[in-house]
Amino acid sequence: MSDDLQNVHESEDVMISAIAQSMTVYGVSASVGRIYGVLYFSDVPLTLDDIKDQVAMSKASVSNGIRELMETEMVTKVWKKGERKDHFIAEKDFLRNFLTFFVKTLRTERNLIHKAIEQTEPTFTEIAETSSDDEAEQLANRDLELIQDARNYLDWLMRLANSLESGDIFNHLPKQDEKESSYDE
Amino acid sequence: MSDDLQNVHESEDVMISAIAQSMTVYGVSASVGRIYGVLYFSDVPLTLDDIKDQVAMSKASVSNGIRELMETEMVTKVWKKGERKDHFIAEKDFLRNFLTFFVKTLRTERNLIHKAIEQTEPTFTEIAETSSDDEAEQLANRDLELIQDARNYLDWLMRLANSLESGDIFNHLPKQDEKESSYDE
DNA sequence: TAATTTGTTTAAAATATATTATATAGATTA
DNA sequence: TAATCTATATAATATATTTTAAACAAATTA
Repeated sequence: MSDDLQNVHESEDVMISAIAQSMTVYGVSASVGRIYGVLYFSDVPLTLDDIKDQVAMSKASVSNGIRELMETEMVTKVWKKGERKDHFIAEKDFLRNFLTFFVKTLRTERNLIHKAIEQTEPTFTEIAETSSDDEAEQLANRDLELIQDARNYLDWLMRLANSLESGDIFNHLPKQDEKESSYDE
Repeated sequence: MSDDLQNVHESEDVMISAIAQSMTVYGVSASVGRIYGVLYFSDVPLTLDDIKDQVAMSKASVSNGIRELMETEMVTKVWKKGERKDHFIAEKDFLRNFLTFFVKTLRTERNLIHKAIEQTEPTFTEIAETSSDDEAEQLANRDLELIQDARNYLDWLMRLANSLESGDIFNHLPKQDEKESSYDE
């Protein structure tokens, strides 16, 4: 291998490390991030064994990592006819990866808190309205206010998620330097 | 303690659990999230010992957890005159917590990748322009394109961060004080 | 001054997570 | 059919994180 080619690959490794580390905020480990990074810089679809060799992990770990990456749609399986092994490619659009992951995260947070509200609000309401215990009544009323604040927050969060998902956000924050102006999936 | 008061506290605990779990996406452990939850439902500032009793953790753990929460501005230290112990209160504005944390996360991701780009781009450029190795030259050119894509992504991310931080986002997604939220999945 | 209180650091223990070698299941080939 | 190949599940191991008890330092009190 020529020095130049070697140097290109070394620089790619630097980029892969940075990508892998930054992907930890997407809830995947750095080694799973490295799998993504290797696919990102590959111009051909890779098999589990190809990846295994490049990231120096066991095939089982690569298999698990790939599954994680497919769940968040950062990696896709592609078929190559005449080949028995699965092949994988990275979704190279960082923005799309970010939006997919982030919208999912927002919805998860919303559902968690929303569920707790559904579960607790009736209690607070009843005690606020009917309790003979003054302290309990006051506290229940305070908690109903907190819940209403939380509701407003979740509502805003969902409008943010919807705007990100629909692409409406780009009316507020346009993508620049792009050939195509609209974000579609 | 009356039954009603007891029930209010039990419902608060349900809310605290949900909040604690949802805070894991903010990079804090569920137990640190519980510390926040306890402070969230307290109408008076609490000391480390107060919190320790309520969450059943060691004082050292609470101390560490509080520091974490203060770093992301979700908890603030307040002084009570005549008292030697530190007292802490929760920032109750979820939206504010979200924005603070999220903007910081976006900037961290940007800095990580930006740094790697700064470090590697000169190599790619030089090889793309001067290499006698055809394969290396082609690869370097491809990588320069990937880097440009990454740059555009980071640029958009920073505009999003700025919009969230300045509050400009609320021109696009106004906060509203609706009493009923109609988001369903 | 010594004794006490408060918060933090440290090192060890407990817990959780990630990784691997091996076993298994399903598909394909001969 | 058996033999082979591929991906995944499982159980054991290795690694990383969290938590704690105990030591420590700084401030306060007596």
